[in-house]
Amino acid sequence: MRKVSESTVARLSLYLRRLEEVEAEGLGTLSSEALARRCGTTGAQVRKDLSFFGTFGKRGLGYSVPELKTALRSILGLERHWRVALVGVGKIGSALLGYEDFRRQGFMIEAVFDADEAKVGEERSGLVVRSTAELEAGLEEEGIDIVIVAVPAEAAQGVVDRVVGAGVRAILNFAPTKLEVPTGVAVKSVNMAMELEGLSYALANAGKRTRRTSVQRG
Amino acid sequence: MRKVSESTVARLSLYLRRLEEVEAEGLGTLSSEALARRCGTTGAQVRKDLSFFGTFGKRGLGYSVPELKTALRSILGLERHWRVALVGVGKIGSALLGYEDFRRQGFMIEAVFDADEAKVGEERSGLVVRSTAELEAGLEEEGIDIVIVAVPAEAAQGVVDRVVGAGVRAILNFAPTKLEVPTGVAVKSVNMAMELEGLSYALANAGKRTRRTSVQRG
DNA sequence: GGATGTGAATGTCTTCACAGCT
DNA sequence: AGCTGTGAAGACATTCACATCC
Repeated sequence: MRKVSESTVARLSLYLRRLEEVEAEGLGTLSSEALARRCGTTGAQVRKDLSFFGTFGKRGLGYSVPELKTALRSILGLERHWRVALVGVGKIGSALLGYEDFRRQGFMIEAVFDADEAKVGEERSGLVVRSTAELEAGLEEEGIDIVIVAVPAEAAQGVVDRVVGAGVRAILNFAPTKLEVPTGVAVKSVNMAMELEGLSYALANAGKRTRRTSVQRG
Repeated sequence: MRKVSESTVARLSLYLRRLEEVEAEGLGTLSSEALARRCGTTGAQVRKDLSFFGTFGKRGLGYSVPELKTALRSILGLERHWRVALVGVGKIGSALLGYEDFRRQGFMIEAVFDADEAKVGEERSGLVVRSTAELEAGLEEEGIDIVIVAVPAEAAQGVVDRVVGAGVRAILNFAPTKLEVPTGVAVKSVNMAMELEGLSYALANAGKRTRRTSVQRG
């Protein structure tokens, strides 16, 4: 397999979501141009993105919606369920726990940890909060694939080190800090403060700019 | 001013956050290389990023931490407060309301709207939830600069159209959907489902890949 | 005819490397 | 000597354009 950029993978995600809508609308087939229009990109981009993984369309016709959907789900590793643990049951962690979309997409939150002993033992969304003291043991017991880190910035790196030490190779980080991980561990960060600062920049520089910032990721 | 990429602006955000830590550690001066090390980038990248906005360092010495901090805050438009409204007080919206970091960074949530009349009139974090029926009026009254959209995907575009119609030019979107906005309106999207799918891809393709995905933005 | 798949061209971002200032 | 600021080179991503196939 050729090297594939992160932006390509992000777009595949988007294509899949749009395809599900298209299917609901009852369309059975779709051209790259039509899909692109729904995703804010170009037909050439769609075709190039897909070309990294194989050939999915029929010339003169376009793509079969169910076939392309299946292909994308397979590429993205969404044909199976992933076992997810949440570390940190504060404001954000709690919101994530209640976010049914994750489960619907096959990301099953199976364990919840918090350092605050007052929270340990409480039930949240059907799961008992466990102490971070038993983090490694819990991750192993539950066969966790992905850990969501929703702890304060100061605590994040420590949690990540332990999580990586326990063999987890995928982390979704909500703490506003840079995380060091060894090669072979995937980290994605969601940083709302940084996005807001991007908006602040756009507002502060409105009119001065050459290029307009109406770009987005999904 | 030259055109500046989104990734440069994102890094400026990161530099600023690290500088605040450096200042707390008592360092008065810092080389591009030292700052880069804390941000997971290179000295050349730091210097290039800054060069778009002026010249802030002293050759042979590096950057004055307080001076660079001030410069970055000014570039990012963080010297003033921004008035923010939240639309949608569901799981995510509520979590954002309680997220004190926004306020600390100068993003003041001044108004909250929800379409659910059952929630209208309730108090959340010191604000009374208003009906989306009075969205435009409320945005104008409060002089809102930035709107956070935390409504279901189906409702997002409708809200955005109204918000843009009311003159708002910066939107932070949490709905997992693509938003159409006219040129001149800045949109940033936070899409957790998409980030998770990026992790899924990394896990599903571990070992097959040429390039390791340990990249992050925050 | 119509739309894909893809090398080649273009555009954008990052890295290099060094002249020039302190 | 040390480190910045920056053109130039290199890597990477997107767009073009067309031969190819249904």
